[in-house]
Amino acid sequence: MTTIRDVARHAHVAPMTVSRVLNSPESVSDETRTRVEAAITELSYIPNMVGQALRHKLTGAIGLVVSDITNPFAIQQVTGVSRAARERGFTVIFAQTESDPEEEMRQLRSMIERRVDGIILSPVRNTPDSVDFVAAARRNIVVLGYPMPNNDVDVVRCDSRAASRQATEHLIRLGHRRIAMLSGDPLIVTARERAEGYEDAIRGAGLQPDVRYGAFTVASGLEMASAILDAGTRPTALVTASNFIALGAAQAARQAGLSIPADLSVTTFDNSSTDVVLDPFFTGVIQPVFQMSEAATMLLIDRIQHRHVGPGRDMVMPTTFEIHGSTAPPPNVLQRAQ
Amino acid sequence: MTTIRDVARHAHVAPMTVSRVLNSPESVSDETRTRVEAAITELSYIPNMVGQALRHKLTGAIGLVVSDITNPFAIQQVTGVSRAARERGFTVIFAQTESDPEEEMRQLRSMIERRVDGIILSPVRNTPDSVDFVAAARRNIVVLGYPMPNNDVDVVRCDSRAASRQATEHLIRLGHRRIAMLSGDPLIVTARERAEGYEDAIRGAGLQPDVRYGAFTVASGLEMASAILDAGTRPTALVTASNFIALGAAQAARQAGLSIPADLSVTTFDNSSTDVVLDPFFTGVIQPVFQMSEAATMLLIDRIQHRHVGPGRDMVMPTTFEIHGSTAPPPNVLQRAQ
DNA sequence: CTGTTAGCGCATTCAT
DNA sequence: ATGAATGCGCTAACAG
Repeated sequence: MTTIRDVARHAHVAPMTVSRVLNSPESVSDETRTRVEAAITELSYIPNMVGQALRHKLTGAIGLVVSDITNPFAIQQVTGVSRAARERGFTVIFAQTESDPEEEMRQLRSMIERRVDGIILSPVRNTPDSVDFVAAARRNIVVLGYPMPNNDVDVVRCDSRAASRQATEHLIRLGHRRIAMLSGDPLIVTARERAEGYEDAIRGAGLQPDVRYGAFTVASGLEMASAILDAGTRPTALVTASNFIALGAAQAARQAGLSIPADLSVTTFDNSSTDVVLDPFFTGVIQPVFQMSEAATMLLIDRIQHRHVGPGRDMVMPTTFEIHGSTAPPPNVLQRAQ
Repeated sequence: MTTIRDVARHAHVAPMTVSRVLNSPESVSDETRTRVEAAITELSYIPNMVGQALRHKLTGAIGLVVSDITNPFAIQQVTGVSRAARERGFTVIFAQTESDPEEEMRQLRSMIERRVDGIILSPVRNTPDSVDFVAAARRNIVVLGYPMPNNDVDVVRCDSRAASRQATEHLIRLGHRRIAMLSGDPLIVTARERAEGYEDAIRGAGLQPDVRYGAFTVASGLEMASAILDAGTRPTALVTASNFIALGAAQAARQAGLSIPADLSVTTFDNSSTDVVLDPFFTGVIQPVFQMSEAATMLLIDRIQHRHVGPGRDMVMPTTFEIHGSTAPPPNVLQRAQ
């Protein structure tokens, strides 16, 4: 590949002059600049960022580590971070952990070996190890999605617990009394938080909680919902902790011959836009993933460029609750009301 | 950050010895090796790949450029390439072009500035410019998804035209006579290829072709299908050129009060796994995206490691045709058969 | 088995 | 306004 020296030779100047033409053109005389620019075009010179990075101790790259890119939620994170980073001149190095904490550590290490300027981590768990590791290597990091109670670190997240309570209260207000919660892997914070929010609402209304833990997958949603719908007295409504679980629950309902929302109400978390074809479309909590990703990117770049130093910031973004076609009063509420 | 020299000082050896401990431990005596390893742990030294890259003229990174990551199809590409690359010790630098040819060029340039060892490109168009640009910079490149008739380059793709013909013939065999094609942006090769495959089948059966071009989106599918279903004599079957278009068409059918497959048959390309909740599930062509991505990664790494030199290879992978619930004989076929 | 020299591409610093 | 020297972190090639 052509280097700055090749260009310099070709334009009869010193390498330094070429560097200046690229980085501070105003400090070079018009005449030499045009000569150098001609040489650059002629040789189709493309700067080598590896050399720059070694020199500047900055790579202009940020690492993005997510659990599972098959989840539309994660995809929005990737999209949001990519865009925001690009707008600010950063490149994204991307890795997924397939929800394996050890793989997460390997990927973080790999990012640090590449000397990314900072890392955005959507972690598998909220144990402090990952963040500690990155902090020990003195790399900037922002956590996306979860609270990290044991780390002093920048976090962008939502109040999952409150959002889940809101979804549950919606069902209670509609008249439901037997409401079950289908959550994800209890090792994952949001699974617990969303279960807790549900319990807050259920207890507040003097009802009986019924929390099932599984995984954040369609298969798990199907399984949990099937089990619960086949039981003697089945609930009239389900609060689910994710879009995948909700999809599985919808499948289970169909298999059980129940129609949504006439026989069973279902709420979800994070409807994805492609779900738009679903009939009915899910009522549920929407996290502003896109804004969250952008915010995380900005917090990170603030750190990288020393615009912010000091203790970790905790950005809690507001969720919205969208009412669509998957929730309705329970089948017998009219009779009961009379 | 600690460097190889810090470790060297700490272990009372030369930097070179530390390098050897990391890269060819067997060439170092047990005694000094353990001493160096102790120092590495003590100082929690993490190698700097920027230095390595500058030295080796290899970054261990491959660039992946896709059009639109919101498409499940692209996600499978990202997942497949990530995994395959990781298994072989490569990192993935990812970028999306949002289907903009100029952004594609910018991203390719950015990848070359970063001196990725190679690029996997799922291009916006099949004009030769992108590949020419990368080739001029003497970087390895593999094209994923499209034929590139004007480039001598490695390509991994499917025979879209044949696959589309197969889908259309399935409908013809079921007895359909009025079959329309909803395709994507005609500037995109696969949109044209799939339309051509449809025409092959239609003409072969002596029927009247009806091709509509739009975009590879749900909205466009909805729009195209609505227009066609509202017309006087509407078709009894639709061949669509993508999953998104099929989803839009399904939505249009619902809005028009038509049920699939009783009133209208629909075929798709590239069912995604999350569509599993759809009722009915789409009949259609499946490309082995995952294997394609893996193959592309292997072809690329073969080039990077000089295991393959010479002319471009064209890998055409087989598609499968899956029959599910979205296709059936046309409403009036029984009467007609009598 | 271990150390020294030198250079990958670039830009900061200090001269001119 | 331009150039020369130097070093970022690492390792190939050679020396001992």
